[in-house]
Amino acid sequence: MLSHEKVWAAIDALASHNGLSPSGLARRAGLDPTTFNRSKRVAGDGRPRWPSTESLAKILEATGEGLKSFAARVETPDRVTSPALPKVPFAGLSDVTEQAAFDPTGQPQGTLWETVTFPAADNQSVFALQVSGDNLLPLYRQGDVIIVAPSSAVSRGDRIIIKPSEDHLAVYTLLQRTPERLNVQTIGDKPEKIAFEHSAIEWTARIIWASQ
DNA sequence: GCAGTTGGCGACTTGTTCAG
DNA sequence: CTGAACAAGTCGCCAACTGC
Repeated sequence: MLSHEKVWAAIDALASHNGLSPSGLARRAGLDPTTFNRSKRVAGDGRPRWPSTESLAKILEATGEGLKSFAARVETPDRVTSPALPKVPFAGLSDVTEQAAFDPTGQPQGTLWETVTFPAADNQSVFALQVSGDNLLPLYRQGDVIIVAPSSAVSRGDRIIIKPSEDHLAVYTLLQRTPERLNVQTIGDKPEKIAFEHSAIEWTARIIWASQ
């Protein structure tokens, strides 16, 4: 799993790699210089505070860092004794849409999968998909990488992938879950509401992370 | 003087709850 | 189901401090 300490350590490592302090990195990304201050990484009552995905996206864009290399930093690869990073299956979204790339439970199978390191693989089964084309705009752009967890519970508002029994998989936003069906909305310029009977769904998976 | 950091505070967004 | 009220969380602004 991603941990609070690992994510903040990766931000520190990214700043250091670019010859910046955390505050300098925030400034370069157009954020407030105090955004990544150590004093703001833990709330007053001791609860860990996390950077938003928007902030992470901005510093990745500002530094030209990709998701794969940032994910590698999460495990502080500079450490000599660092253990081997967990790897997750990686493929193009269009490839897995058109080919038989999953088993009936939504786990990757077949030969088209490569691997990338991603720390969230510590305790759960996940895979990575690279977006191609612009049919998922404005949410996801070409080249974005999404991390998907087939075993993760889904709830209202989640971005999810649905593999219908009789159709190709696709990305949706979950609107409502009832005992009979999943009500979802397509992603794109003209969102449409669709209902899937549970019996017509082979598997679902939740998008837990995206590099944008 | 400048850059970096800390801590307080408020604005803003998002999620949750609940009444109608 | 909808909308209002509330809670939670993140970020930006600010003043003060430290080190070079």
